[in-house]
Amino acid sequence: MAKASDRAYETIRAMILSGELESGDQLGEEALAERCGVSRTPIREALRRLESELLVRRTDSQRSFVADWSLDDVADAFELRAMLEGYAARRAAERMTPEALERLRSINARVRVAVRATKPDVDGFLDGNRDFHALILDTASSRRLSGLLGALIEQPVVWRTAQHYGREAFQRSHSEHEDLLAAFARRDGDWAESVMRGHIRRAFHAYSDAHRGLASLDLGAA
Amino acid sequence: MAKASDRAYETIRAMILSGELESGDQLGEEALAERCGVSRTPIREALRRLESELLVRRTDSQRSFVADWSLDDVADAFELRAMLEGYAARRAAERMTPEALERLRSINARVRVAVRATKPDVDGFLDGNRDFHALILDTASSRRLSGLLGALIEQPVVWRTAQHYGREAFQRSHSEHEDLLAAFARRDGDWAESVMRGHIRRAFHAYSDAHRGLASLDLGAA
DNA sequence: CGAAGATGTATTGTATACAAAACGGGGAAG
DNA sequence: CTTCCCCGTTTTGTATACAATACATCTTCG
Repeated sequence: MAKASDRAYETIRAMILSGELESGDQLGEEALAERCGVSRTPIREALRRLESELLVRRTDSQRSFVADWSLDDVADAFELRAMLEGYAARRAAERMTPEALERLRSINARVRVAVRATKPDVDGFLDGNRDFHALILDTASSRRLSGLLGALIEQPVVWRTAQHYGREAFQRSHSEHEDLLAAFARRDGDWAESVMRGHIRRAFHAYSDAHRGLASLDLGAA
Repeated sequence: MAKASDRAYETIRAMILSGELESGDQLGEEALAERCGVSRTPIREALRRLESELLVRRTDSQRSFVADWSLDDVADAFELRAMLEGYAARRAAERMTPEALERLRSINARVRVAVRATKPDVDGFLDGNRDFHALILDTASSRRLSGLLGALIEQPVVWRTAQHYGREAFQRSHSEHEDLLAAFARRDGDWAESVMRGHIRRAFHAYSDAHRGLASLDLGAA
């Protein structure tokens, strides 16, 4: 059975990603311990871990809160992702095997179906997208790189707004994955890095547009 | 007074950086607790922190060891540093203030003295170098970037071999800092990023050369 | 002689109790 | 009315005890 601290970590993380805990909410150890059914000891460990992943912020006086992200923060995170995942794509291209390439193709075929449906299958897209990027990172085989990127991918604020992407954003993303596959097939690191950087940067613009749209909706509702 | 867990963190970190604890040494919580004069609780916290900074490695069965770095690992870390510090230099150039620029110049003047002495002042060089890079990172003002780079800078294996750099390596490093100052003065982000990348990559080559030298010395002694 | 299994020992995981520090509210002084 | 301080409450930090797990050694069997 998994350790209690691991379960606590997963539980709290899920509560943050799902939005059950909102940005700025205080994370009292006692309260979390009760919710997770464990003592404070494993909770403390889970909080330190989430803090190192930037999902949790601690004040000077050691109190923990759900991290809040300004648009600048998000832009910053995406730019870092663009560089690091660009590097990952380069390494992956240099280390690409026929098996990994085949798996990437099959993942992307799944995404194609999700994207081309009359009503785009958002969850299907997100799952395929995650698998695609994860396999690239895995093929890059740098534990250090994986560690750094782990802190940046799957930020709640990011993928929750993907729900509001337009159809063309999904389709563009899919076709950029096809470009990556071509670069991988030729084992062309320069090309793969360049495509991946553009891919991530355009993803930020899609996020940014969707976010602006949401913000004006909020204003309209207020 | 600082927290016991902070003191434990500093103590263990110093023991690793100084070489008192060597690569591969096991870090038993009980033993460390005794050495630091605290209980296991703050030690556990310190170990998690050091682990997230990659100074400590944990096995599948949760035992902690001083991390060991293969040459590939070091190359990997330097390449990541090259990209991230390149980005830091770009942001710093865009955000440069007259005050920060002046401080960078004065730091580099100190380094010049250390480097040009008849017998190069290695500690003086390392201190100045660290301050120089730290101030750039600070000027870049991205907490996320600082967090990621924190895990990569000041790795023991790196700066301990700086002791064996040749005089020309020190001087080249110093003159590259001058180039960076010029880029900062013009607020030229592209230039600063490019110079910084080359700077870090050449630092790796200097490390790599010194390391090869040491390896043959070891072989000669055996 | 080698390999698989059992057992004692070392090490980590968790719960709990208490100590220390930070926050918040209410009251007194200006 | 505002500001500062005091004190009760809340929250975090540390020590300790015990439970669970992993490791190493020795034994036993093939």
